[in-house]
Amino acid sequence: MPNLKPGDKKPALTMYEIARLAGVSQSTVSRVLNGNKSVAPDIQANILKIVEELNYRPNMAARGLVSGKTLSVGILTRYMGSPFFSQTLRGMAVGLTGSGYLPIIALGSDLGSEDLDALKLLLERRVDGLILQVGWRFSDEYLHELAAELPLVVVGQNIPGLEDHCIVVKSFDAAYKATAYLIEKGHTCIAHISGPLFLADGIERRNGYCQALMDHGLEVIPELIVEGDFMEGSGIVATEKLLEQRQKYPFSAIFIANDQMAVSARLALYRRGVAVPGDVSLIGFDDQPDSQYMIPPLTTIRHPAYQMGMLAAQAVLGLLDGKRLYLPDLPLELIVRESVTIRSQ
Amino acid sequence: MPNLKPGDKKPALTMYEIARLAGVSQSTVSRVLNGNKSVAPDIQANILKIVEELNYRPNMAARGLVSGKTLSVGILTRYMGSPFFSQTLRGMAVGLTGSGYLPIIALGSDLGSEDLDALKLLLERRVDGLILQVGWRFSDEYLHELAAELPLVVVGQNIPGLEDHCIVVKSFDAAYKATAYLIEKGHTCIAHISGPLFLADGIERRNGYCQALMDHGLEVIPELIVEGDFMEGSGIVATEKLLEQRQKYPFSAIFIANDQMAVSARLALYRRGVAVPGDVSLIGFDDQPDSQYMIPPLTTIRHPAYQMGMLAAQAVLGLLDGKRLYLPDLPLELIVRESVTIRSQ
DNA sequence: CTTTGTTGTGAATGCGCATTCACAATCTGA
DNA sequence: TCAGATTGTGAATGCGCATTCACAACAAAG
Repeated sequence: MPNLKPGDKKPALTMYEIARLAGVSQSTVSRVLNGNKSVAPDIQANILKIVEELNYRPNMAARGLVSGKTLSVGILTRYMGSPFFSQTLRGMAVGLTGSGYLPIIALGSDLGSEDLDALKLLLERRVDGLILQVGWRFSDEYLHELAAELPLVVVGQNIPGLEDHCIVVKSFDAAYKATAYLIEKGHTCIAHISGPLFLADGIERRNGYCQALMDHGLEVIPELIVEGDFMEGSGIVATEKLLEQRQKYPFSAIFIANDQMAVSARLALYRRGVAVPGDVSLIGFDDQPDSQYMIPPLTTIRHPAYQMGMLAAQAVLGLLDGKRLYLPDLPLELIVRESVTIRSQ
Repeated sequence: MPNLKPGDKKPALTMYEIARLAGVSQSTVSRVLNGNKSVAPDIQANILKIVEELNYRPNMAARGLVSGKTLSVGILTRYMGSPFFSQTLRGMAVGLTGSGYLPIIALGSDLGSEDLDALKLLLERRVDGLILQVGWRFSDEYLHELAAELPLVVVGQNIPGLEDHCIVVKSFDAAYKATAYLIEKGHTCIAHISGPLFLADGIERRNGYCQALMDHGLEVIPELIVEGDFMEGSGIVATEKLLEQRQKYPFSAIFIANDQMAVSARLALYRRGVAVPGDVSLIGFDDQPDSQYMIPPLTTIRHPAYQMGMLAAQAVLGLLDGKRLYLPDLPLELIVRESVTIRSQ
């Protein structure tokens, strides 16, 4: 018999192997495993038993070759690890669970063309769908091509012509709301620590702030807008810069573009003996988990990071299913806590 | 000619298609793409040109079928989204970049057998390596089987017999160090807010605390150990519980099993008018990004979450390469800031 | 001008699976 | 009882690629 000689390694556990052991053809095993057509109950049971015993697992690569699907969704991001994005990522992962799809993650970066390289890795793997998190530098045109090729969802940025593939949040409105809230509490001189002004989010939040001031007849004072970088540390620097000008512009409140910066801004104020909210009221943006435990608990805008991820996952799944999903507007709620007080005139 | 009729869809962009356009055989294209054997320079250039123009990307599934590799590493976790784990995850992703391997993430959970299901999804995909993050409930025996099957790295837990596959951190020692530091500063009545005591980390940190007390001739008072859950909120509850007993056991310091709980514990103290570190000194564990901006900045143990992830990635890559990597002990450093003061006797 | 290498190339094979097709066995109805 | 319908099964094919083998063309050596 042309069987393996003693020295041979044992054959890989393939479907054919199962078939051989069950005394049926490979196609029958396939039928059983895919629950499709009719197979005699006893044969079926027997096959399942063998599969179970040998702990056989079909090879997705082979399966994918035939079906043209990989059951995986690519996620391209740069910000993995930030408390904010990790929530979004979790949303995506949770949104995908149960669907059979698994996320494959690629990390972009500023260096050279790494965004493109990372994307290439994803596309080579023939991911069935793609989620892009803000930060890459692809042209709108390229994104259109991409969207034509496979189910694409963009998180955190609005691409002209791809609006129904984009999951964004109305940062402008929320920033407006936050600022208006301060004004409503009697504040008339309000500073702003912005995010990086090369990011859409940074710009929108600043614009919302400006608009609110103007709509309420307040002046926008450039010196009271200090650019931060959305990272922890920059709250300190920005706050100190602001404090230096307090003689000239006696602000009584700061709208800070995200909570990460708010945390350190708050420390900077403490160091300088400025009471919060007694001397200066603070309002943040994002409502990260810790914010409610700050001293005082931070009044802020709740950013639905997790829901965005979840929605992104549902959107790709929808796209994969051929449905064009309706993307609801995610709410940005003002969370009132204790860092803002009424300004005693 | 037996070509496509007008109505046919265009053929998929395969290597064969490239070969046809270049007027060579498919194997020649393969040779060029894999840079292996000798191919006439002009042919080579021509093929590369066509590949570039058509934006051809080899199909990893097919390639994987032949090579038996998927160039992907499975990561099984439950804690995606926690500030701590997201650092580890980032470390893994960064550690993998440039290697050609991409991480595939599966989410386990407590519910039913979801851990196993998630793992199955990973194994079906024939991941080349596997990283397990603490939390699943697999038997040591099963883990041994797994390790025999494919490169396995376990993060955050020590599996008997698989020590050189496990990346852990000496929580016990660090907890000991933290507690000893408090003692050194003159504190003799020290409370502890522990992590969940069904987790190795929770137990070890508590044990380190107890050991330090005993080694310094201090009594371990069960009432001064309150179990938390490592989550933000539980610091409040635990602290209040502790405060209730302050009459009886006038502790002057608390060792808190992680910074997340420390943040809210600090708020609880503030609410009750207990000064930090004036009345009660605080020492945390993990050194999460925000901790240095707490009021006062938190003295804590720096946990190398990011490095653990990085190391895990390097370890699988090493294993994939056939090397048995040397896993260095990751340092747990005491970061002295301002939340601990000398106890004035 | 043969012989032995060397280099460049194509044909053929198989990776593990889904699927189509053909066919045998059994069942239906008149 | 026999034509047709139904059900269960195996053989064959191909997904896109790497790889092996065979062989042509040509160069160097005798």
